[in-house]
Amino acid sequence: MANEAVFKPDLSISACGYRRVLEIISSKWTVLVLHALDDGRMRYGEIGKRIEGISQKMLTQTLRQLERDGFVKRSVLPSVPPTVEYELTPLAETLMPHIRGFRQWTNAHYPLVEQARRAYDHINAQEQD
Amino acid sequence: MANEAVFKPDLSISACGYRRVLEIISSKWTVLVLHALDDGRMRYGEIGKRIEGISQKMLTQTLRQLERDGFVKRSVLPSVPPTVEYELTPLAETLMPHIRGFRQWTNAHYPLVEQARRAYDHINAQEQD
DNA sequence: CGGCATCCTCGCAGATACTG
DNA sequence: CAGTATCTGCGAGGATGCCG
Repeated sequence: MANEAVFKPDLSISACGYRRVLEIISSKWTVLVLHALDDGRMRYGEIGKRIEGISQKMLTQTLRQLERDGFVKRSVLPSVPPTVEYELTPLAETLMPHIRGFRQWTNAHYPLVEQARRAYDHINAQEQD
Repeated sequence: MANEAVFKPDLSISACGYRRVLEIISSKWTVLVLHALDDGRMRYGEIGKRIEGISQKMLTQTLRQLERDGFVKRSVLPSVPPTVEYELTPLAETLMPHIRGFRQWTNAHYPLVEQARRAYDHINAQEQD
């Protein structure tokens, strides 16, 4: 073990917290749920309808994780049948500008990504011969 | 207008390109590789050293994907032993401000996330009784 | 309605070994 | 040095069924 001393693995990259936060947004559904809730407090079912293809399990799981990490507040209204509403916390609001910015970047630049991909695949296909 | 209906999975969320881009950054290693290359053009091994815990396989795979999507440029210098250098493309440079901003957010707010998590776990543990 | 429990599977990712 | 190739596991995530 220990061949570490000489080469620093760049602490700023391997840094603890950052990796953890990356894991949070890496969950594939988290960012989509955040976007949904960005439109305001809403019910469980409403979130599900807004995110095409998400299963109940993943929606619940994602919401739990977001709640645990302090991004989402869950409110149960004592009614029958039960009404459960979710909303972003102030902490999440501080993150949302970055999330929104990311989506704006996508809208502006995604065509270039597709283009690059086609070019890459094209070249790669030729090498196949 | 076409106030369409039953299926309204919120086009802005289910929208095509955005999901694809989310998948890109969801790969867990991609963002870390982008950060590494943000320090400038560097060799394969250098990137690996900067990202603690990444395997050769995943590093190669991540770099290939980034190259395919137009975020990274790969240059092979005709030397023995082979020298391969990677660098961010102009397209990636337009994305980096968002990536950096995200890391800054983490530095500023991660303690709150940890705090929320502890609070959540604490309450949850009590309910266990 | 808004979950949780269970089962199952498919593919990501790690470990290891080999190569130009 | 900068990769490929192969095997394997394990866990994310889908499907289904039940409950307050």
